[in-house]
Amino acid sequence: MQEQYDPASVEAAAQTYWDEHDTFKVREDDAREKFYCLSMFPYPSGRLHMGHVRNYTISDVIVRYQRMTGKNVLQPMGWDAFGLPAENAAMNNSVPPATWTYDNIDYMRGQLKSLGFAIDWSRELATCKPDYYRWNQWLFLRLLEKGIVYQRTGTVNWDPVDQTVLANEQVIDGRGWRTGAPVEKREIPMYYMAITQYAEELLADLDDLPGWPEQVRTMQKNWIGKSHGVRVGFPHAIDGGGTLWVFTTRADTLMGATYVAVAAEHPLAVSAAKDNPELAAFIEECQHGGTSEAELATQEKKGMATGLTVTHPLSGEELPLWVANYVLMGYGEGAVMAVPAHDERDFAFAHKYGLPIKPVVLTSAGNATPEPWQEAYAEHGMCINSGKYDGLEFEAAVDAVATDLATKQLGEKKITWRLRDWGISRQRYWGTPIPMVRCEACGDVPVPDEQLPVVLPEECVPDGSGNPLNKYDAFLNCSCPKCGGVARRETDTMDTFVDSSWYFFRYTCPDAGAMIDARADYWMPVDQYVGGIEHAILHLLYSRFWTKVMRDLGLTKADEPFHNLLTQGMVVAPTFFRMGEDGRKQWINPADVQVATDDKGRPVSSTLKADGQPVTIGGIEKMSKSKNNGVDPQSLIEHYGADTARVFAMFAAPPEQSLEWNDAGVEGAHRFLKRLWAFAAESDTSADSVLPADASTEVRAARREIHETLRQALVDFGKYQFNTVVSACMKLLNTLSRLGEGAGAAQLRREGLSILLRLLSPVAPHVTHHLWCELGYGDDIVDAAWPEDAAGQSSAAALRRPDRRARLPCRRELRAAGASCIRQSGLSRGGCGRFSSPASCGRLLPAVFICAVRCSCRRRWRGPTSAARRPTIRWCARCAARCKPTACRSSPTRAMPLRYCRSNL
RNA sequence: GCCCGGGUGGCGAAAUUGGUAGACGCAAGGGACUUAAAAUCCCUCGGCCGUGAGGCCAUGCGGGUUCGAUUCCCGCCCCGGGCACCA
Repeated sequence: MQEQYDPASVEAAAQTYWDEHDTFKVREDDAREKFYCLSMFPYPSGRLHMGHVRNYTISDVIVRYQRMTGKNVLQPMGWDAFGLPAENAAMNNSVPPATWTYDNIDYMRGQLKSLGFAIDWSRELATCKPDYYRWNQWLFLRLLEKGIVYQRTGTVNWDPVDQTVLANEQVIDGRGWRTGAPVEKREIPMYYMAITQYAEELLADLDDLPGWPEQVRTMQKNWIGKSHGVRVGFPHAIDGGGTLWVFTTRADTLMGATYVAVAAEHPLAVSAAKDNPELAAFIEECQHGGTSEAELATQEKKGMATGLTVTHPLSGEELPLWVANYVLMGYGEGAVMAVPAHDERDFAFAHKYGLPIKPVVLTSAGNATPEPWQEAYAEHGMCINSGKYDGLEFEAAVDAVATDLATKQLGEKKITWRLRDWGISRQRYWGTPIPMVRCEACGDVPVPDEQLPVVLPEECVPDGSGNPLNKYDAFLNCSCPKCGGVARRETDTMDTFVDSSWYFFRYTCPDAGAMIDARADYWMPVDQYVGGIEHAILHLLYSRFWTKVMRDLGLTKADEPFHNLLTQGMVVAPTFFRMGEDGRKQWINPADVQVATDDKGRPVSSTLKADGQPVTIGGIEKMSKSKNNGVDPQSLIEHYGADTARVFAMFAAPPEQSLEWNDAGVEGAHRFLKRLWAFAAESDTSADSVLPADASTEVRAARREIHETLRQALVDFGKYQFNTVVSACMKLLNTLSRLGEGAGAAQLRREGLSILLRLLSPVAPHVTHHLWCELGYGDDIVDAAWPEDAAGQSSAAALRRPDRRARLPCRRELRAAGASCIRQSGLSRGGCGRFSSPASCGRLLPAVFICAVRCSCRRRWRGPTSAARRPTIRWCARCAARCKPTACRSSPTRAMPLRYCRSNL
């Protein structure tokens, strides 16, 4: 065996071996448990970045771990190949987006292969290929038939100079990124997917996803945003009369309403502006600026009176009608009722424009007028100053108001959703063509199935002034499928989220003649999905929706696409800059900077390597092109090898946490692999791994240590906490290296190394593959049996926690022990005190535990007031929902008073 | 603005999520080997006080619950992710 660790040759040999043996090619096999591990597929942006390396290493470790536990494991890879960056690159380099994209895919595929991921490359797909996107088109047509796809107008950002639609990303401070022109809102016809038809199910099924992080489920819940409220009609005489509808979740405050506000696009606003130039100007002003929610929510709240009034449906009062920029046409009815006494925004708006503020109509905050504003005014309470509703609590009040409105035909209870239908039309070239044809005679006509796919020409080069398809006659001109007359193709393409909403289905049967076939039933749902937290809402929600749609079309049996979800943190790096002459920061790559440290290693100054002059140290930020702080993995892989890159990526931080890139740490990971190599090279391959009967005390102690470390590593593997797994491997090597030459040492080294290699193999597959064969442990470590600790525990068993209850003494034991402290305080049946009920806990503990104590939120008293009685535990309402049951523990510590210390009992 | 996270030594982090804070690694300092350097190996390494044994202070800040809080509760501050056309 070579004495020096040479990653390049070891890795090339291992990868060749895997290729030649088709090690990672998989097929459906009913005899074995399947495991489908999926990483979010990359956008082919040019080169891999550290985020990719981390993402794919995490899933690869999971893949190899699951495989060693005997499962039939699938890990595919593909390319999210449509999108805006290709068009931008095309504009800069005058290259068609297709050329740029395919070149990037080729380069990045090579990079992925050099990292040794256990990918079944025979399933590779790219969403920009017609044999993939034809099924986007096919499903679009099915949904059109079902009415889930429909057409209506939507608002977009319009650059008046370039005469083009801008993405939100292309709007900077309300201006177009290329032209600098103030952006305008524009209404254009678009296709929508009625995701709201699935809102109820998308919400309810979140509870069936225990393998998802709680935070992601919460975010989706809030995004879907189910709210119960009341639709209220305000009759008016405008334009010959009618009813203005608003939606409110606070119908209990209806009697406190003092004005009504509508969005600038609302028909009543438009109508009121007809002979009111000032109002027309205001509505025009509201058309400026971008469409993003963040921008709308942070802009100054402005409004203008229409001079018109509407009638309060219950009191008959005339209320002024206002136009306000904070009312959004897309939500609810595009109109709101305002209750300044009980809504902070209404309160501020009323103040600003001198609108009337009625006295409070709820008891939530005693005061008669809400001056100054306090948060308590927004809370629920009992109705006052509300005529017949006085004395009613929230729910009763809403019911009573809704009933009264219903009898007047001016309202009813209603559920609304924050979730909006998904607009999928994009006025862009590099995407899936929407399979529609516009005929003068027949209108918009769907392309018949047999004419699919509508192929996107790949030779266009966008120039920034709109979709080049509009100038491309070969694509545009066609005949109407209905009447055969002259027609024009739809040039809008689909949102790229459509592509990524079902690619995981296609991986299971990439060559299917239909959208998917029976193989999908074997593999789906995905057992483990791994990807960035930034996709927590949109991509994951659209994929869930799409899966349910496919299920309802009879294409799949899966209700949900992803069983378990791991959201990985971002990769961040320090930033360095100099102020340029134009006052802009010029970002300098960390690789070009020399950082000086003080005697404790703290950074004190930094200089540019090229000229030795100082540069300013910026913050630690997400690796990005704009801050020029990206670390290219390529040089790292070339210098240290893929295994080092993988070990460091796993060791530096737990998968879900953000990771700061630091080259010094890489050195440490590499050193570990070198030490492993050196240790293995010296080891005695003739020894067996069974400890002899006369093994020395030192060897026995080391063995215990090794198996304790192993047990912890098995637990951590089960939790996908790979940083501590690597740490355990380092500990194992430390223990083995320090082992002397006592009886049994050679045998323990043999055993320990076999454990270490197998534990490490998912993280560093190449070097462990080599050593495993070289040292004669077996043929192929990827299918080696997963190690078990001395007690014969597999990882699943190790995950089970010991029952703490068993360790606590019962009353009889306490009495038998006769500890004085127990006698002094007396004993009483009860819970251990904090949050567990006596029934579920049932432990017997010193009385001091169940004395009445104040809830930690200090709101109410909780717990029994007498230690002698069986306690009835009551919590304050706020805590009851939040507090999880906890058990008290006894453990001998020096600081613990005697009466709590088990060793004194 | 709204929703969701995070904050522990000089640095990345660990703590079996209520029971000895800082495992493992990096950086730094000291030493061994070497003509020298690199590599490798050994020792020290949160702060303050103390010769020492040891003591005190420390998990963003301020409170609270508890015998005991990095962990639970309340209120701040700061950082990050998402906000529907970046992917």
